[in-house]
Order: sequence, then structure tokens, then C-alpha cells
Amino acid sequence: MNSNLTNYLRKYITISDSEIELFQSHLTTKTIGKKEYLLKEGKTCTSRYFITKGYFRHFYIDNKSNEQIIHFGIENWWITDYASLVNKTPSKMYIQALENAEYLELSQESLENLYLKLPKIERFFRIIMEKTYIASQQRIEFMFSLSGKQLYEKFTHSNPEFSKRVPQYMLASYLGVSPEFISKIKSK
Amino acid sequence: MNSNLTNYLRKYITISDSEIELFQSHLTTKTIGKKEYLLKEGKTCTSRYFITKGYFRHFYIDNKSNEQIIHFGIENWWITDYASLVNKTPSKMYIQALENAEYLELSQESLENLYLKLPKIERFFRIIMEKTYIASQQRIEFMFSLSGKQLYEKFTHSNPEFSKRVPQYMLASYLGVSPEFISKIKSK
DNA sequence: CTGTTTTCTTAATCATGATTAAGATTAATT
DNA sequence: AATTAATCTTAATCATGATTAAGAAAACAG
Repeated sequence: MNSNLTNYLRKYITISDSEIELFQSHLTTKTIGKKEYLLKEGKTCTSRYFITKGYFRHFYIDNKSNEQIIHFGIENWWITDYASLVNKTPSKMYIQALENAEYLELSQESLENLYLKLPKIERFFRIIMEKTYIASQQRIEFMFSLSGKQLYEKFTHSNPEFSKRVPQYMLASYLGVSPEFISKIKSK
Repeated sequence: MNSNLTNYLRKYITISDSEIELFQSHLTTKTIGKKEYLLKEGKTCTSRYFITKGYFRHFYIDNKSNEQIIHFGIENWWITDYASLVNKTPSKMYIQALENAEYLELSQESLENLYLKLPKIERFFRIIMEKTYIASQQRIEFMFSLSGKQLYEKFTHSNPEFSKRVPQYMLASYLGVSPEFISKIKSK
């Protein structure tokens, strides 16, 4: 029984050990090598992934052929392409491991069965979606209100360790600024 | 029984007439005048609002004292400040009617009771949150990939009637460009 | 430890769109 | 209809940060 996942579930819902085991039985533990992909453009995403080790980037290729990072996936977070997963349509996204990583896979098919057997899991994901949406809204607010420099400083101050672990040009992509501009900020 | 709401519920879940009536009994029909507020900064948001007539803007005052619009609320959509509602913290947001409007109010307290009586409502809001999050992500993608001009054109082509109904300077705020820039685009 | 790939830096030039400051139109109120 | 308030336009100037083009430094692989 994965204790990180247990703690994570119990942060949001009341759930017994045996119910956690039922949940756990719908998950598959997997590993993936650095630079390998969980998802590539054109493939329909059919699972959610709970990251237990390592980190990922979630990006798409924009109209100028840049890799635009829209999220980083880190330990004890879910990562998936909701647009493809929910609408069952081919993804425009890539999800790539940036280190050798471990994760738990929860297929949408399993989850739909689980919702019927254990309705409190529906509550759990309702709450997770609310939190995820709130974070997304806050990101939009930051994008509107902060300059590139302020975005960079906010991110590095809020995530000091992660900022050291990720290449600067990927941080630039996530923040929507050029890598050269990050260099300029740092040298100032 | 509000038929728009009925159709909206049945788009996402299977629900009987009597269950819809139970849901309906947790809602209060209200009206509000043009320029009046559903929510103001500093107040904790305690309800979700389903708009049945008119439209709203959802904005905050940014660090430069601009009113930054983050959403418009239109007929047959929910509007609320999830950050304040979910975390039960004072809001930084304003929600204001832009026309005389009608809406159904669902208090968070009622909803929590309803989740227990009718668990499929939890499913309904889980699905609504997924859809809402996907829209939010897509907005972030557009903000990254499109120029101000492209954002304006995409919005006006996707929402031709609404674009005529809303003042241009509010559209500018929502798109994150200056009102003068919209004038420039149109005159070109 | 040596060559190769990946990442980061510096600096010059350029573009998008903000800001400022009027003035013009349109809409709402008396 | 007259007045006031709200909204939109135009044009000049300015700033942020992109782009381009090297080269430098780290990290990685053989």
C-alpha cells in the first residue's frame, strides 16, 4: 500500500484501509526512463498517472514549432491530458519523463468501474478537479498581472528546489518567456 | 421546473424528474439589477449561481488598479469564485451583472447536503469541473500561442453575438490587451 | 579525460502592443 | 432637446521582451 497515496487520499476524503486496497487494486505500478513518453501527439490519452518518483513535462508543439510546456508533473501529483481523456479524442500533447521515474497508472476504464463500486472516489476526483481548476485560474491571473521578471521570481521563490532541478530553458517555456530573457534577469 | 437546467443536467447524468425536483428544491430563483454585484472583494463566496438570463463579468482589481476580467458568465452557465467557495476564504473577486439578470442560487451548504442525499450530483459537478478545467487549460494555450490580434479574432468569430453585446473595453480586459489596441485592430 | 551534445550567456536589433493624451461618438438621464 | 456620462478612436512615444547570432560553459558518453 503506497503511503504517499494513502495520505493524499485521506487529505480529501474519509476512507478505510480496505477501501484504499480496493482503489490500489485498480492501479498499476510502472517505471519509465528519462526522455521517454507517457503520451504523444495523436494518441488518445486513456489513463491518469500518479507520479511517485521523478518528474515530467507536459507540452505541445505550437504554431511556431516551439515546445510549449503547460505543466510540470512532480511527485505526488496526478498528470494526464484531461482534454483527450475526457473527450476521448486524439491528444495534441506530449507527456515526457525528465528523469527516470515511477508512477501509478489508473486507466479511465478502471476508474469508471471504481466510481460505481466506491462512490467516494467520485468525490475525491471532484475535489481534485476543483483544486486543479483553482490552480489553473490562479496561473491565468499571474499571467495577466505579472511581468516576465515577476513570473520568474515568483516561481523560483515558491519552488526553490524544483527550479534548480529543471533546465532553465524549460522554465522559460513554462513561464512563456524566452530562455535569453531568463539569463538577462539572472545577470541583472 | 427550469427546462434549461433540466437539459443541462441530462447532458451529463441520468436523472429522473423527481430527482430533478429534489435538486431544484435546493435552488433559489433570484433577480439582480444591472451593475449590481453577486460578490465583492473581501466577502467569502458561499454559493454557485446558475445564470438563466442576462450576463455577468467576473473580475479583480490588479496591482495597477485595473479591473481585470477573468470570465464572462452567460446564460446556462455556472458562475462563482471557486477559490473563495472551496477554501472558504475572503474573495479577491467581483461578480457583477452587466444587464438586469436572473439566476438560480445554490448555496455550498445546500449542495453539501444534496451530495449526501443524491450522490449523482457529485458526479454531475465532477464532470462540470472537468469541463471547466479543460476550458481553462485551453485558454492558457491560446494566451501562449496567439497574438493579441489573433485572440481578438478568435473570440469574435467564436462568439459573434456576445461580442456585439459586451463593451469593447471589457473584451480588451478579458483578452489581456488595451482597449486602444482593439480599436487599432478594427480600423486596420 | 576527450570529444560531443546540451544548456546557458551576452549583446545588438526589432516588434508587439502599452501608455499617454486628446478628441469624437454614442448612450443614458433630466 | 440638452446635458452628462460612457465608450471608442487616433496618433505619437515608449517599454518589454522576442529574435538573431555568436560564443562559453556544463554535462554526458565513449
